[in-house]
Amino acid sequence: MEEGPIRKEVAKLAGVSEATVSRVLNGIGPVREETRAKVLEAAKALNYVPNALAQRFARKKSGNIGVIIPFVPKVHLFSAYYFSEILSGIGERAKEAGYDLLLIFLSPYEQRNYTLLFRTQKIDACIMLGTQDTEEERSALRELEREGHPFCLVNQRFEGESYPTVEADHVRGSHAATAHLLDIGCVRIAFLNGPLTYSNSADRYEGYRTALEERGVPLDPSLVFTGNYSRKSGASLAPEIAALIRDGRIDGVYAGNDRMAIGLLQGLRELGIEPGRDVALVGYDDSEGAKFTEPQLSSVSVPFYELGASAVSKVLGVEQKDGNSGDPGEVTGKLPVQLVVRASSLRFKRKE
Amino acid sequence: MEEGPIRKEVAKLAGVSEATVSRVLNGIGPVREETRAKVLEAAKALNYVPNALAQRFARKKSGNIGVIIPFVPKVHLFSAYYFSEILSGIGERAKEAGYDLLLIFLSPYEQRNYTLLFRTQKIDACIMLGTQDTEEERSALRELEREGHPFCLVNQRFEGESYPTVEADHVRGSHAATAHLLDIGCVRIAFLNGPLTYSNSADRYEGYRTALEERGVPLDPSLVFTGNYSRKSGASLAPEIAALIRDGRIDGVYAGNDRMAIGLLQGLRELGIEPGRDVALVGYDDSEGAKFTEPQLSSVSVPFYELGASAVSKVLGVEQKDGNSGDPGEVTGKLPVQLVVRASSLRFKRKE
DNA sequence: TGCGAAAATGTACGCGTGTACATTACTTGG
DNA sequence: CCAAGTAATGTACACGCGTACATTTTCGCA
Repeated sequence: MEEGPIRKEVAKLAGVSEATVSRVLNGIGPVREETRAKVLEAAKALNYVPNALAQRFARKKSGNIGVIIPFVPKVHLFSAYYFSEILSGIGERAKEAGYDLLLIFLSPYEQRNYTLLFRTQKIDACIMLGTQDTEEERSALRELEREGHPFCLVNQRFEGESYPTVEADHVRGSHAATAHLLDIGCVRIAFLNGPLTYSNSADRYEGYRTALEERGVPLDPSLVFTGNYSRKSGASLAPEIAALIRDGRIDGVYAGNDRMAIGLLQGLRELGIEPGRDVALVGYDDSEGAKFTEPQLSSVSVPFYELGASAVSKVLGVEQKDGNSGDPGEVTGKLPVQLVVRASSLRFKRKE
Repeated sequence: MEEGPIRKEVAKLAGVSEATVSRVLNGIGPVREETRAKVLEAAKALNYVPNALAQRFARKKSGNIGVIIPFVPKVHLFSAYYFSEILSGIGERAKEAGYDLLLIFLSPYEQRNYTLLFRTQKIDACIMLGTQDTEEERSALRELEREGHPFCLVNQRFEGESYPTVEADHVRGSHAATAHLLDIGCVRIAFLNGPLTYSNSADRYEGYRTALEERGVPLDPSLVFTGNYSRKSGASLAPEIAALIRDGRIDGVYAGNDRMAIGLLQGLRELGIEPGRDVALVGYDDSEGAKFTEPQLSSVSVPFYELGASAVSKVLGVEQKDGNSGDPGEVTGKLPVQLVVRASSLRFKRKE
């Protein structure tokens, strides 16, 4: 609890002024080598470390990057895997850049007020995870943009706006998943999508649509289902989808994430339908759980870690440019995703 | 980017001194109701928010709780589920207490220096996740304790020390898992434990041991295996354990966490052994993945969220007491765990 | 009405750092 | 050897808030 030494004491011991100590420690301005050595020696002798609170106050920079964690009812986190990976990526890159990470959990009752975080100087930049396209969110983001605060969305776009965003190429991933099902011989493919408040979902639909279109397969709207990305929502559709399979109306299912796919997979098996044999199934995210199921789940691997890291780069880059307004929607390209084929979509292998 | 109004401006508008503004906003000291109203009105009119950086500097409190995230090679996080749940609990409780969360990722190369975080005033308290009992860790913690900084370990004890810790009752959980296997008719139970650098592992061994002892079942050391809590380490033991099963030398397996259990479950199935029928299997943690497997995995549910929340309470409680030395090893009791029986350990159901 | 105590408010300064500006020491070229 | 220019260092203050202490106001009661 005892306070450590302060700059003044270092200055006294080194026989220089406080300003010189500051210059040495911050590597600013011309300093004679001899002086520098004296100061460093004194600092070391006293075991001096600058007070971050005072530094931040004087610099008017918190040195923090805020990470906004969405609130999801009933669940503590929307997806542990997704979340953990992204967060790790953010943490790694932030650390490299000398920033600390401030975690901000949204609450259901209190309204979003991101600008407050900036105005109180708690954060210098922020990264939003798992946002959804709602009016409240849009207005909160608009305010952020208007006040010129650096922020970055992860895996979410707002149509009509050009907020800084890092994304993976879900259109392509979705296309790959669907094309894969077609490749192995599926003819009629159901699609279990997530809520359209996520731009991800729209992207997935787009990939699904174009893949079918390219092969001349008509898109049957009655084969497109909507869940909420939970395992339960996948499981609850099992009876309906099982019926379609039994009627020969579908032979493949592509689900927008692994959890729904897993729920569906389990539901189907309970109903006597064996994914991988009776129907081909592909999920999305390539989460840890995809390897837990029987059969293991084909999925699309998303570089969540890299998404997090890129978000930091982006948000800090934007910050450096400061008050510029250049090319906000800069298309640095979406990160590539990778289809991973496993047993849940092997059986239909087309005779080649 | 533009700076907001400061206290001085509020004071001027309200026609009072800055000190009065401060008192009103902090609810300190006697203030006439009329004055309070004037100040609040002025603050609202100017849309004033106090600068957190300045507040923290003046108060000499960062208002942050540090959360130490261990470094695990190859994996970005040791266990997404475990981690996410605990973190949510920490976040929730910290928010209630008016603290922010500072995430601190440990690096492999740089040595642990927790005290630095306190000395630079970046955090007021800290919570350690996933620590292991190593000499480096011990010495880092000793230093923290010596300097009197408030900290709390989650799910890890250091034998011989009495650091503040929140734990779940893994001895009992492990006992329950083992007893359950005995209850359903298993006679010889293998135990797949994790590394003993985690006190968790020792606890689990203890529960396993006592459960056997109580039933008069001799503990066969050759049936105790050690993995590293990864799925792979479970899977790689499958051949050996499969042989034991085939030889009738074991009829039940209790694994120290779900991931190992799942790896083992999958490995056994590949070898033609059906958990739940040919052998009873129980995991630990009751992670999301326990419901993904076929058969679903019996497991022991741990209140990770509550562990996180308790850690915050504890660490802030300790902080309030400040320089006291009272009862550091206070036994507030370990949080209860709950056996969840699923298909992987049903078949042996004892005739009752 | 006056007086003491309590309530209410104001004054003044510290917190530890960054940094603009002033000052001093040194270098270099004539 | 001196002047000018640059390198090196020192001085002084701001940053926005909390708060000890001083001061003024209010109130109760004699």
